Amino acid sequence: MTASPRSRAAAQIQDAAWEILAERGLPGVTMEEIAARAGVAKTTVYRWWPTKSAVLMDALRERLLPRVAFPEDGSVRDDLVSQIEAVIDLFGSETGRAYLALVAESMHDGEVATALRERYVDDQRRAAIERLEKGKRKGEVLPEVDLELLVDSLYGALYYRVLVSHAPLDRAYARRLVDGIWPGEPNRRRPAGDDGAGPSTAEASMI
Amino acid sequence: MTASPRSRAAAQIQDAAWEILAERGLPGVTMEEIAARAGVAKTTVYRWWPTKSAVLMDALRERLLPRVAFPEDGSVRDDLVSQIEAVIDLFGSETGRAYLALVAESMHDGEVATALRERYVDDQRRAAIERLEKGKRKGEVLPEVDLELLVDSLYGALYYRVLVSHAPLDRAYARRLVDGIWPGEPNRRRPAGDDGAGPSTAEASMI
DNA sequence: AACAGAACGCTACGCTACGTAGCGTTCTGT
DNA sequence: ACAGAACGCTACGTAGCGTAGCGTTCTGTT
Repeated sequence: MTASPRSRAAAQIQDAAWEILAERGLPGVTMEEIAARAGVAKTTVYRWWPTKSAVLMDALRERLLPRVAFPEDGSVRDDLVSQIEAVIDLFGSETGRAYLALVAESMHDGEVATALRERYVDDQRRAAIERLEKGKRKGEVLPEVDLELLVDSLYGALYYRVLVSHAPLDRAYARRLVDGIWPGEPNRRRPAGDDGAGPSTAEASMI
Repeated sequence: MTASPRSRAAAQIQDAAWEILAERGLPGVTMEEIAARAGVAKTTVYRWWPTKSAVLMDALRERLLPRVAFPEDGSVRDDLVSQIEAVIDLFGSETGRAYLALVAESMHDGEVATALRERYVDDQRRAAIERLEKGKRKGEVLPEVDLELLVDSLYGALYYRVLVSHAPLDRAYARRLVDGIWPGEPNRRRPAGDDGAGPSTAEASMI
């Protein structure tokens, strides 16, 4: 998974792998196809990456990270909603499908699992938790809330929908989700008119 | 995925596939290996199942369902905790690894995805939601709670830990999880001594 | 007991993808 | 100009796929 990106062929190889993934999914990505599409000898691909997953992991890097940066624009609640919207958008995109394909692959490949965690998952978790802790200091989040757990639940729900239940997942779900299990400040009430058909009331969404 | 289980060789084939999965993981399962291990011609395997996933799906059937039945012993909260404990136990078991391997496979195979949903996921969701609705009728759950969302969050957190963050997942997490985002009845308080270092207080865990 | 049809075993394909070896050619920096 | 890295090309051997052809055994009728 630790590849050396400095090579003239590297970019072509990653682009080729990325294209094939978009067209035919992960099973359609083969080292032979990558080489052919990149106009490169198979040995050149193997020179830099041991597996197709490693190629894709590197190809994912620049494409994924900019999409899920954590905002610090407004209240914790609003920032959380917009970040989760970004994740939902991502999951619906080509890049997101690639990422999720690698998540699936990580079940059988410890290298992939480790790389995903070190490059994306851990950072995202950390950012989310830091944002929530800042919210705690500002009094927007009750101090006794278990932030690890909250993050598990929020993002777990997204992954669950995409990977397991295959229920539809649109941007509206972000607000429904956050308002549903939101650990807001005590006696918090949302302004009138901010309710988008979410079934939970302000009081009921309190942790 | 729609196999015909009536055949003398069927049981041996499923057992063989199951053994191989336990020993070498899903990538190690091949139609050739299944046939060899079962002491059966390769054509016989193909006669009944089109893919290795289909074989495993059927092999999973009797092994999985009995493990995650939904209890109706006590309060909703307690039943939820013990059912989630059962799921956590499952995820740590051989059967659970097999199930999760198929979940991962379902990313790339729509047949597997549909079969999993129809056989397991939808039923489990339905059982959980029915149990929670019963709780609503008894006043154990606030009527405005979004049950779909709650189930997404609870079970999503489990899948998230196992598939994505690879954080440790033990039985204690079940109570931590339920008490953390638990939509209990209004002004509910847990009895003293029931607190196992969970960071959330009774008030704070209210939705 | 005879018979038909299903189920099974066996062999042998052609195909794709894997991962590597060997060796000659081109590029790059100093 | 020269060395070393990077690359291209061909050619392997291996594994697994999915199918075809054909003969053998099992099973349940009548």
